[in-house]
Amino acid sequence: MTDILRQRPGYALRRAANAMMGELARRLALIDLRIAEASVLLLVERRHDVTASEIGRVLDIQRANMVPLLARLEEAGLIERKPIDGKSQAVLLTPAGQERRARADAITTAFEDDLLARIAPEHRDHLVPALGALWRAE
Amino acid sequence: MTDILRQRPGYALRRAANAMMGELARRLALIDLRIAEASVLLLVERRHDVTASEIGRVLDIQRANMVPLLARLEEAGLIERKPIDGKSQAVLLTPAGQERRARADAITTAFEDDLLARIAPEHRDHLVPALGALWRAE
DNA sequence: GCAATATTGTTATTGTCAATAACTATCCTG
DNA sequence: CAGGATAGTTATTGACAATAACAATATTGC
Repeated sequence: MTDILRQRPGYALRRAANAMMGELARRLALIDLRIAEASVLLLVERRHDVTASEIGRVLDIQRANMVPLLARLEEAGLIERKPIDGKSQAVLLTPAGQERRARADAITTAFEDDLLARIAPEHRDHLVPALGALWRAE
Repeated sequence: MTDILRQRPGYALRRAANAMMGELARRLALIDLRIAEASVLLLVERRHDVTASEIGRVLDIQRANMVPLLARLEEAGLIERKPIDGKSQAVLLTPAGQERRARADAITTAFEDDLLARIAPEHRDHLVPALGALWRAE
């Protein structure tokens, strides 16, 4: 059966993202993190004044969806919250969170090296700029 | 807040795919199709001997997940099933399905033209080959 | 031809991520 | 200080995918 969808950029993007996320999820599961959780850890790092809303805006995760995400990280002892004022709270990494973040960083970096290695050299450097143009255009 | 994830290929891929699927979903909703449903219509076209399992293998959708997908398409009068033998059944487009398929084709083609137009010319032709290498490597 | 094996379609359940709407409490601005 | 924006939350929904189990049928290797 000829796969006539194969050359369609939208379809190729969907399939590639799906394959990528599946494999990354498997690797992150080894340190008990989901992809969205690892994203938060990687972003927060050791800053002490980042609010949940701010994280959500950068990662494009809506406030409502940040709640269970941060709750799980907090329950796992990876983040803490400290009130900034009566309305906002800072999210910061616990020592365990920093240690986990380092491991997540190692895993994702290795993973992305593997990803890039699969791409022919002449295409490799064009991927991130091309993807960036797609996602920031809306 | 500096988005240190922005240059990571995995993250860029995830964000781009997400943005793309959101917009494509909105466009396909105009003809009452979801992305996965449109994929099936585009793939099946007018062949008369394609089984559900075969479609699933090509699109990387598992048999179990094909069931509700095809059920919805059948209920919408877009596909029919005809037994091939006691075990397999062929999936084929009804006239309404062929008409809908043509509209889905027009929408997705226009959409992908828009997508490519957002990418700088020097990156454009590298996208599909790079993505193809990512998804077919596993 | 038949037994072991593989495949098809199906049910049911679960998980991940995302979208929407509504609400309270707080903050910021004019 | 009043009006509007913002932060966090709850609850619900949707799309897509993964897993496990099962019955029925087809295919194979002897």
